[in-house]
Order: sequence, then C-alpha cells, then structure tokens
Amino acid sequence: MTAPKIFIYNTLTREKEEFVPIQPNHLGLYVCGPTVYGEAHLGHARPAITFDLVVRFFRHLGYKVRYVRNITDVGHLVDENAGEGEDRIAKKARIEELEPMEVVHKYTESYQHFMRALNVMSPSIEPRASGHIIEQQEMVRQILKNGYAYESNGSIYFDVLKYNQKYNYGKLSGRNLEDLLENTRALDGQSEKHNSFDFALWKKASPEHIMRWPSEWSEGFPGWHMECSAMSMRYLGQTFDIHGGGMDLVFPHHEAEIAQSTAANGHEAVHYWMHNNMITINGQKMGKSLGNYINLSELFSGNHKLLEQAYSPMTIRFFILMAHYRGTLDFSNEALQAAEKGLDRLMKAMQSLDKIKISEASTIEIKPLSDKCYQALADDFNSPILIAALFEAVSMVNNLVAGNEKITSANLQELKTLFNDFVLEILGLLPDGKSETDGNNLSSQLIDLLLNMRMEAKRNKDWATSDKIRSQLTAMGVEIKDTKDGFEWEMR
RNA sequence: GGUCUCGUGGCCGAGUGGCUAGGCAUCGGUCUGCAAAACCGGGUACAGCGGUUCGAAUCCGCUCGAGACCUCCA
Repeated sequence: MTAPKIFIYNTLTREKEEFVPIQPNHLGLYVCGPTVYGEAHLGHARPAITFDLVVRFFRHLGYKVRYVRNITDVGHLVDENAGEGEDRIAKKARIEELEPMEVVHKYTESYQHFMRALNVMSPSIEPRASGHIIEQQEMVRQILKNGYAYESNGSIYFDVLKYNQKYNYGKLSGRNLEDLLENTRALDGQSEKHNSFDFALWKKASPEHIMRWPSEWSEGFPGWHMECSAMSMRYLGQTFDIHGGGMDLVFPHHEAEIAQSTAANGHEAVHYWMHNNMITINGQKMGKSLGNYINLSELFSGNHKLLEQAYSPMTIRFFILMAHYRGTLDFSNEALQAAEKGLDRLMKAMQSLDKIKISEASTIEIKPLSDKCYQALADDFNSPILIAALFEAVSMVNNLVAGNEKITSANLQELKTLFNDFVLEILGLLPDGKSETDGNNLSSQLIDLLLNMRMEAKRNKDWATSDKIRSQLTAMGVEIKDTKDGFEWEMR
C-alpha cells in the first residue's frame, strides 16, 4: 500500500488541508495533557484516544513520530483576576492534607494508569511544567527582549495590544481585540495589567504560595500558557507539525501559545492545529467545573449514579472511536451498551478468522475494503467510517465461516492482516480478557465435560437432560452456542 | 451581549449536490428437537419555512431549538 495523502482539519484555517510533514516521514506532535489535581475522567480519555489514533496511524504508515504530551503540575489560579486566588493544586493539597507535589505525583500516576488501561500508548516524552522552569524563564526573557512583555510589580505580562500591531492576536479562535475589549470586565482598577486581555508570563508568588521558583523578576511561578510553548520548543523545535488538544483550549490557551512563540521567535511554531470536541452528558459538556463528570474508575466499576452497569476500558475506547473526533459525543448508557455489543461482535469475528476453510478460488475481494480503511483514516482520521468498513469485514468473516462465501489462502491472509492492522494496531482495541476459554483450568474442563454429556443426551433425544444442563449452565453465566458438529461456549 | 458550532430514522453516529454509511434496538425469514449464536431480508430518516438547481439531508436566506468559547477545564 502506497501511503495515502493525509488530510487534516486545521483549526487555524478551518479547512481540511493536505498534511505535508516538515521532514519527510517524520512527525512532531505536541498535545496538551492534564492538570494533575484530580482523578482522570471520561473527558480526559477523549484527547488521549484521539491522538493515540493519530500516532498509531502515522507509525503504521512508517512515520517516525515524536509525541510529546505534557503533565501540568504547576498550579494555575482558580481565579486569575482575583490575583490572590488559590491555585488548584494547592487547594487540593490543603483538602487532602498533602504536599502539592504529593498531589501531583498521586494523580500523575493515576492518569497514567488509566491511560494504560485504555491501551493509550505512552508518549515519547511526557514533560512536566515544574521540570522546565528554566526553559520557560528563558522564553519570557526572549519575549521581554523583543518588547512584547512588560514587568509590573514583579510579574511579567504579555502585551497583547503591542503584539497585535504587528501580528494577529485572535487568529486561531476567530476573535478580534475590539470584541475582547468590549466583553471583558473593565472594572479592575488596581490590576497590574495594562489591559484586561494581557496574560501572565511570570507571576510573582504571594507569601503563602508554595510552588515558587527564583527569578530576576521575583520569586514566583510561570504563567499558565508558558509551559506548552517552552516545552514544545525544547523537544520539537521552533516549528513542528501538529499541536493538539481539547477544543476548550483554543481560547485562550492556544491563542496565547501562538502569540508567545511568535513574540519569542518571530514566527509561529505550529503547522496544523487539531482539536477534539467535548464529551457531553445530557447535551451539556462534561467538565470538572460543572461537576457532571464521570471518573474512569467509576466507569470501569459501574459505581456511579448515572451508570446502569460497569463498562470495560475497551468499550470506552470503542465508544469514543465510534464518533469522529471533531463532533461532540453524547454519553448515555444506551450508547455505551451499543458500543459494548458492537465491539463484542467485532472481536468475535476476529477470533472466527481461524475457523475459515480455504478454497481454490475467492468469491470476495479484500483489497477494496482495505483501501476504504486507509482512505477513511487519511480523511481527517475518520474512525467511524473505518469502523463501518470493519463491520463489512465482520460480515464477510461470518459468511465465510457459514460457508456462504469462499476464500483463497492468499486472500485470507489479506483479511487477517486487515484485522490485525486496523483493529489491533491502529484502533488499538485489545481482545477483552472477559472470556477465559483457554481450556487449561479446571472449570473450563468441567464445562466441556458437561456439554459433552449434553451432546450425548441430545443424540439420545433426551431433551429433558440436555435442556437442564443448558439452563443451569446459562444460569451460572455460561453462554452456550450449538454448532453443526458440536458446541462452543463462553463466560458472560 | 460578542464569536462560533450543531440540529439525520427508536437510540448512538457517518455522509456535504444525484449512488446502501455503520452499530445497537425492533420486526420477518433460514438454521435448530426447542433456544442461543450465525446468516438473509424489511422499515427508508435528514428541525421548520422559503429560495437556487434538471436534481438538496448536502448550497443560500429566515424561523425555531440545542450547545461551546469569551475565567480554570480535555
């Protein structure tokens, strides 16, 4: 397969653009990671899985990918305008009676644990804001030197007005300064900022603020947009291919990043901006600040008032991949259950591949289907289209097993490759460990024994006995499927 | 208030000018001692109104409805 042309929807231009890497066959990707002050929730899963798909697809196509996803472990103020507001990590530390760094450590590990459960590949580099204070300070210096920032009472602020004279502040989010001026409260007379839309590059720490580092301006901490600009530059260079994150970060976070990079380096850093949409619950965004979020641990255990049952990590993964990343995805038990069943059917078909008997000639073609799969992903990572194509393959497999279609050895190999590549490698769906039909342990041997006895009863037309075995095994959670010449079973 | 997005069959969710999306549910049939599984098939949707066009879910306008961002959030 020659590599297809990849088209990516670029938030900057609001158009799908052909992807042209800076270096052929290399991809530099930066994605905004979580602020680690709480349990990972369903919302965190979406960008992680979205960009996991991107990385997996590029790697499959032979790209060398450097994937940087940061951990934000420097607290941002709850209310920046209030100035003296408590930061989120410090607040959590106080509530849980922990050191801020204990909070950060705990939730970083938790996040990584849940991402592994979702089979999200670890990024190439997972840098922390607290470990890159020097890089951030250096970038602040550069911006100051270039005249796009000013000092005010020990803090450094980005001069948006000045920047906008030469560049365009608001180009990513489609805003202009006049609107911003009108729509921000003009009522903070003792603000250190020249204008309400200026943002902090370095913030002087109040006496009680715990996370603080020395600098020539003050003891303080970096402003909340600095880390991504500084760390992406450090690991991916002054320009790189793709920057991703949730749509809620477009403004102000990514807008500020563009301004910072441009002010420091004289040019923008990012070629393609990608943003995943939100997960909604009853049509409303699921978010920490709205208090309507569901933790991943709750999802996996079913322990939440909105959940009718537990959902496996792979069900969650499949659920997210069944929708295109740029659309909102509405949470409901019904939708999740549909995803669970669909995934089950997909995985069963994969297992059935080994049961297919080879023929001299094929009555089916694999190539068109395979092309469809590549085209789907090449068109802005359209995973729902890919999944639709994979269900065509499922139907193919089932028909082959049933003997309705025929396939040659070579074509069967193609079909197996298709499933392996797209289901396992690219979509990253793992066979669930739910059905332990390995036949090695005692209980599966006992089940086999009982079902063999049932077969015998059936041969003797002793329906009473055969149905009794079936109904009791079913009650124990063993699902029995009779086949032409025997039986299959699995644990429910 | 400003900027923007969206409204698809019972549910989820693709599609952007003419050609079956797909999944789940449901109904009918095949297979089966019965069932399950599997297979085959059915329903034929595009918020409303108007316009452009030979032709619109798809383009334009208006109306209604929902949501996002403008403060931290994935």
